Amino acid sequence: MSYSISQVAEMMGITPYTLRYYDKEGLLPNVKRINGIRVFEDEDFSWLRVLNCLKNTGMPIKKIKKYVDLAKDGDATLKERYELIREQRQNVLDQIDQLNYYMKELDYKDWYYRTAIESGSEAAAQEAAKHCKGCGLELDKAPDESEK
Amino acid sequence: MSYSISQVAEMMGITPYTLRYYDKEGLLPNVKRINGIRVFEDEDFSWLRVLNCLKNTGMPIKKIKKYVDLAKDGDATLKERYELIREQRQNVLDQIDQLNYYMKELDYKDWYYRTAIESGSEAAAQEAAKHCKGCGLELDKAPDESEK
DNA sequence: TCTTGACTTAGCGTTAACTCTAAGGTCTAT
DNA sequence: ATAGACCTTAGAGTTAACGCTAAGTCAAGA
Repeated sequence: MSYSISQVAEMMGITPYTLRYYDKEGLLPNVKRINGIRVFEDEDFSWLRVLNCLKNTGMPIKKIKKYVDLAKDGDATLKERYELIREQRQNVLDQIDQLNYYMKELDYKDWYYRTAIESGSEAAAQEAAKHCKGCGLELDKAPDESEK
Repeated sequence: MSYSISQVAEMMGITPYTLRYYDKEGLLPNVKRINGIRVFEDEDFSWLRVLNCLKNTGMPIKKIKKYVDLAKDGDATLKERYELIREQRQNVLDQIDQLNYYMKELDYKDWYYRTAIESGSEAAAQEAAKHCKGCGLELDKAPDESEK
């Protein structure tokens, strides 16, 4: 099967503008054209899935482009591509750690507001927080968010 | 103890510019001034920690500002604030789900490149992927990323 | 044939979140 | 009392990632 840009956009939950933007930035190699019009084939979707993965895990467009360029150079760049993927993998692990850390804070806030609403005032929740050692959050440091 | 804007910036791993920007946007209520100069007290840090949490879990500045404004109105807004926190909590859970989903893709790529590098070519890894059912990834759909 | 609708490119506009510059005030030590 | 290292504001500039408009092309149907 083959698909138009709008169909692909719809399937991926983005706009055709965005897809054209990705194309302009060189993120869509190997997309065929008929009469100048982009025609997406099934093979393109496996790359679109990877693109989506990298994008949604926070990799900037320019770095994805770099990955595309490496892939174009074939087997000679296997190690470089591997390291790029490893780096992103670690990145995602760090992000998950960070989010789990912040979940504790949000869970505390959840408890805090439930307590406050129950007793009708925030002051009461603050009082409860002081006396209840178990309810709160321990303040270990946040996972390092110094990624460039 | 009290701290200058640069000290606080350093402690939070951001620039003084950013802190002033947050202040201008109304995200730093109750920060005292001496001779027009911001002076951060220990009490300010508990809010800075919450600010950091909301920001680093992806809440836009304007929504954080809304939260600040609600807090200013006291007990009358407890329920609204609770719901805002609940929403963000759910948001973070969704983000974690998404990241775990994409981890599977990255793990597959990791395996793929290791295989390719071992055997010296990408073609070999593609071949291995076809024959090895267990190594790959099952393509269930990604967790819904349609958050506005 | 002529309209409809989906596609094309070029390029300007938008938004969020900073980031920096310019011009100036204040405190401390020499 | 002057240099240096802080701080202040207003406001302009930057970056990423789009979003949109204008003007034009092309294929199919009434």
